[in-house]
Amino acid sequence: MDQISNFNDRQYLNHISVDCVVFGFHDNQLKVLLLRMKFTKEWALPGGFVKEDESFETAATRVLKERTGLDSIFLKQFKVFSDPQRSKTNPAVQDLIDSGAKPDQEWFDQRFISVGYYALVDFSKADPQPDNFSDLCAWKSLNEINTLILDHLQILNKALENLRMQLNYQPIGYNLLPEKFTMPELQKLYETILGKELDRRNFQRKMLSYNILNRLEERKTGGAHKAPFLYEFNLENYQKALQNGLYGGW
Amino acid sequence: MDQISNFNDRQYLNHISVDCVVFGFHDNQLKVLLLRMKFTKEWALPGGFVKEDESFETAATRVLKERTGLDSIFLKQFKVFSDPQRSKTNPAVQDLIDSGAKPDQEWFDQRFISVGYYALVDFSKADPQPDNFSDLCAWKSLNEINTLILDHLQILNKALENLRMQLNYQPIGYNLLPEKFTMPELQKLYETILGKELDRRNFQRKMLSYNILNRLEERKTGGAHKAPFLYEFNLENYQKALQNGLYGGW
DNA sequence: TATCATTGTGTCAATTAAACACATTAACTT
DNA sequence: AAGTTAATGTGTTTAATTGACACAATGATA
Repeated sequence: MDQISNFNDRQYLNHISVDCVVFGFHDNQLKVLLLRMKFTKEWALPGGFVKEDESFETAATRVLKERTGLDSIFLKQFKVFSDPQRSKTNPAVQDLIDSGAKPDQEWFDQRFISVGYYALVDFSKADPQPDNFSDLCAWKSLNEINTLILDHLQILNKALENLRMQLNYQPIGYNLLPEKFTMPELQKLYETILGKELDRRNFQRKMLSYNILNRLEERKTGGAHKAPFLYEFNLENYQKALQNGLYGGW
Repeated sequence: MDQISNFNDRQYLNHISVDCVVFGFHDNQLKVLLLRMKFTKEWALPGGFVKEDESFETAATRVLKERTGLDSIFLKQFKVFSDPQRSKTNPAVQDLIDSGAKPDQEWFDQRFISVGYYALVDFSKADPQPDNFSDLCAWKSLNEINTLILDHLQILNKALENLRMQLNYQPIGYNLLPEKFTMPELQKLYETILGKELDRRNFQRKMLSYNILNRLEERKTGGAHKAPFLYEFNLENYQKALQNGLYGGW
């Protein structure tokens, strides 16, 4: 969200915010981290204003540290949202007023600019925390998300589009999965992002052909049926392969 | 460039600029439109401040209309540059002072943010025009470009990287070539962007397999040797094909 | 009219992708 | 404790695509 705190705090560029689309993977589903506004109960993307002396990346990192407890999150800037009209009917502003804040007129008249980042996190390691303007921070599956404040749904969709396009160029698997994972899990991740089903055997053959995975001795037990092997990324080869993009369409 | 005009003109957001990497294709080479600064004679990307009531896209469109005379230019936002330090040693500021301008201290202390766009234009239709701070506007081949003011070389390289990555997802051929073009011309464009040579016959086979080209009856005469056919894009199929990306690596 | 360099078209082998079969095995049932 | 179940591991076969080349056709030039 466009965090409205500190609107009279001079250390912030109080019209430039970062909005983060935080992706996680759980229960074979792609999840997004959202905040529920205290007063309007609408959902919003985590975000916040940029400080005067920090880069946008730093601002996004700072915000996400607060929302998830995680350091060194994978971040990718994907678009700036700057429609001059986007601030005119800002539900977050209403929420702010409901909360008793009293920004001056000049603050209302300014233009809000938001830099969109998508973030990839290990679902199991994140600890969702609401901010000053929200009462809940939670993971939502994509199909659960119908409306968001402002243009946040548009931002989310743009992030998804970028995620899909960059699947062969960014370490998406590495950042969304735990260190050890099974081939079916990796496949489900790909299927979810691409929005289509893939042949199990062809997927495995192709994935292994990239030489970016190490198969471990361990297997994942606990689930019913045959226990699948665990894999980890071979980071060196992975990085190298991503330089040219993982060849071939899915 | 970060245009420094209007620094005391309240209709401009005088710390947010758009910088445009304008690509054209000529003599089988990828060209970029650059400005030469009046006083320092350094080269810079065309750009300008954003007006308070216009979107970034509109600002970029406005600037490019001034620099090229062209309307409805293909534009793609690719990154925001916001390092808090980037304004500290700003050659453009020196140029401004040399020119006799006297911005106040507050203006110097602010932070410069630049939104990067790449633009694709039909080289033959552009009419390069310098702005108030430059004495020359000209096309430069990539290998001629060694240094640019500020972080413009970094911006240019980032644009190129994006152009390469999006070659299969954006109407790059359509926007860089004239309406009618030959297969060898299209191939050279691809080779230039990708930075490698391709097999003539395989390229043609693959390109035709997409069904995005109409072969015309005409041939291109005038050059020595056998006259190649002229092609045009089948816009409907082209757009459709780009949705999923032109399949296959090059 | 012969030459030249480039274009139009086609072939073949090697590689890759798509579709599918069968044996293996961890947990659950009874 | 043995049988059942459903998912996993590991192929094979066929079709499609790619990569590497060969050769004829042709527009300008000499």
